[in-house]
Amino acid sequence: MLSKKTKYALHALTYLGKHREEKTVLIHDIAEEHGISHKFLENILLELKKAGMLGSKKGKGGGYYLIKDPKEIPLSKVIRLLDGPIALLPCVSLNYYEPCSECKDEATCGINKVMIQVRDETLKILENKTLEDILKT
Amino acid sequence: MLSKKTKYALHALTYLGKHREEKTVLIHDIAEEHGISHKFLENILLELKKAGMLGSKKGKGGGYYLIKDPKEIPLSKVIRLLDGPIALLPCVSLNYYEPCSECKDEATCGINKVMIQVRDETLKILENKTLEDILKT
DNA sequence: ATAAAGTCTATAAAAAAGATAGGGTTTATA
DNA sequence: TATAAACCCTATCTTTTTTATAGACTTTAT
Repeated sequence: MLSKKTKYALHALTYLGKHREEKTVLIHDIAEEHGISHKFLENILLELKKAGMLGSKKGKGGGYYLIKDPKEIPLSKVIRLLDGPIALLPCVSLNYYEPCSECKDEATCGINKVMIQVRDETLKILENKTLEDILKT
Repeated sequence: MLSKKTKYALHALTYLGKHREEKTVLIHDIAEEHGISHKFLENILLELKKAGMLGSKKGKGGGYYLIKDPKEIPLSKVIRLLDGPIALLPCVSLNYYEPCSECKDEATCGINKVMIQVRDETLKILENKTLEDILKT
């Protein structure tokens, strides 16, 4: 399951996507709309900004705005950023690889082999579903 | 990512699958093979047994054994048992449904709609990969 | 100047995961 | 029939992760 961080990020991105004609959107408005903590959301938006999905304007009259086309924001990117690996095991993660301690030999481990296949197929899904898909429904 | 519980369960099932000619296998042997806690594994094997994947024999000379054909044990079943939902959000879980508090109206929520699609496609993968796939590699 | 709004870092609280403990029950076998 | 081996069951403790909060700082419009 996705963490609340990722879930909130998706809601925030959706909100920003729906308000693209406005110059900026306040954290406060997004938080209120979904009944989530302003301060918690603040950290999340900051991460999305650092990852290049959002822009911001400081000071009075400031706020956040999308700086990417929604179809350029795949779910895989949001999930990886806030939740970490998409792979089911560390030993098959492309972005967060770590060996599995209980596995004697990765090269001959059947679990490893199958999880690589699962990862590749899962990635196909999550790289193809984008913010645009969320916005257009 | 899978929890250690699920990971250990997969290792145990694999071990049992590889020792099907033997009548029973000791918890101890599985735990030692993978360097994991005997007592922790004990609880996991018990759950797998209650779920109908394993049989056991008590008393001296006892142990565990597979009571299903490996191709009848899909990853989805193991994951759901030890880790819970496969869906990315509670509001789209088939087996563990719960509404999302930050979502005003599920019926019109784009995130919900997309996550249903992701769930269905993920399920196709995890229902089709079975213990047999792990054993045969 | 002032107030509004994002930036940043640290810490606290809550929940979940991982691990351990120990007594109970069953069964083969000497 | 006593004993040791092995699974059964439940409770509790520890650690890690997640979620949430706090507060000081910086920037900017008016």
